[in-house]
Amino acid sequence: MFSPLFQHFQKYISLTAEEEEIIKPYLQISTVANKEYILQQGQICQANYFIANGCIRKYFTTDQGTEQIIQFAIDNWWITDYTSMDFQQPSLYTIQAVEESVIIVLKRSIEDELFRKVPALERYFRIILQRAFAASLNRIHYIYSFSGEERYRHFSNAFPEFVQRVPQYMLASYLGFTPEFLSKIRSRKG
Amino acid sequence: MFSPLFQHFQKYISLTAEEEEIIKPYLQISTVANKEYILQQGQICQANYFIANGCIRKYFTTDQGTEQIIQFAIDNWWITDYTSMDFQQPSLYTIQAVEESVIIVLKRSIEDELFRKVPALERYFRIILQRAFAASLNRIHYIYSFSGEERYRHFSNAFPEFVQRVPQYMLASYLGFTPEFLSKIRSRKG
DNA sequence: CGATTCTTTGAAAACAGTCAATCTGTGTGG
DNA sequence: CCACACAGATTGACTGTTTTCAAAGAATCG
Repeated sequence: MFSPLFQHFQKYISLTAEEEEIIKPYLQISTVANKEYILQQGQICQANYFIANGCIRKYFTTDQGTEQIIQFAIDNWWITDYTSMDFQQPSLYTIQAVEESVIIVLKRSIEDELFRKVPALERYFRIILQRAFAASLNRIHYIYSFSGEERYRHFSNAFPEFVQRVPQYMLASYLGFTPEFLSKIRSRKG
Repeated sequence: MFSPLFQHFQKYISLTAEEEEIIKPYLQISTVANKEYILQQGQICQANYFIANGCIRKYFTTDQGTEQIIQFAIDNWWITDYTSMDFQQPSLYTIQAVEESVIIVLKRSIEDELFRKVPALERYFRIILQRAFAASLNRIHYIYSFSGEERYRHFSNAFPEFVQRVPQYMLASYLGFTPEFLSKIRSRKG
């Protein structure tokens, strides 16, 4: 049941069978329906969520009332609002399922205790945070280097299956332009 | 000499005097002149750099030949290229001093050994990476929510001393528009 | 004080957004 | 099984923000 997560752990660190048994009681598994909320704007984020399978988005609502997607998370990614969780502040973001998903929940309140019992997890999260941080800077690199059209072409080349998986208006939001503009790009070629 | 870094450690973790002594031989201190390079595009990044004092930028050169700044690091921030370091790939980025700076160098090659001897550092880096990742996502939030002019107003309100500290063309690059446009914004008001 | 580097200004052009209308597809209830 | 409703996608005309290019004007450093 937790195997996608344990497989992911083993990609970065080594855990003994005993350690895995220690970890299990600290985790919860949960199935969320399409459009179900995991966190709503204004709530304090209390957990880190691992996507065993499915697709989750994190977004906020702009002053003009449009939804702006900040992150997508699919199979084997974690998603949370670290700002809200670390400072116990109301979140600016809403985290919502884009399709039916199975998620594994690690609650903030027991995280420190778990890390004390299994210090290797501290290392695991350090490494995946390095990756996530690098990916985020890479995204800024893309935003700044390329036009909207170029970003779309790159992205749909790099993640063709993902482009199929989510509605176009969400993709447009994630890439930083309007759904109308995406539609115009697509009509220009392929 | 290493005190800015050890003070920073103590903000997030507790280190004994013995642990501090263990750590010291793993660090190097270095003074870099204005415009001196710490990493050049094409090299493999071999260390993580802590800015004891000064200001450092990380940038790349676009196809059109303009420099695009991805990150600034000032006192008490780390800077590196995790993608290059983790995968031992040539870096896309150049890391360069923007003013004379004192930096503390933690080499990748000895990092794992150091973390084994002082596991609390693993925790320290996990926490500051959470902050850095959150800050990076927050920057994407800003890029997507606000016009260039709004981003400039927010930024110079939030970091007035920093705006004084770097040339305007670098600020423009960091905020994602041209120096000419920044000049026009400033002429409009304040 | 001379040379380079940085900033300003203006006109024309490109890129993307807005708004409103129309089209398409899909799922649900009758 | 059909009809309808609704969410999502498309299209076109118009607007606005930011870029580009070129040239001139400050500022800084040796």
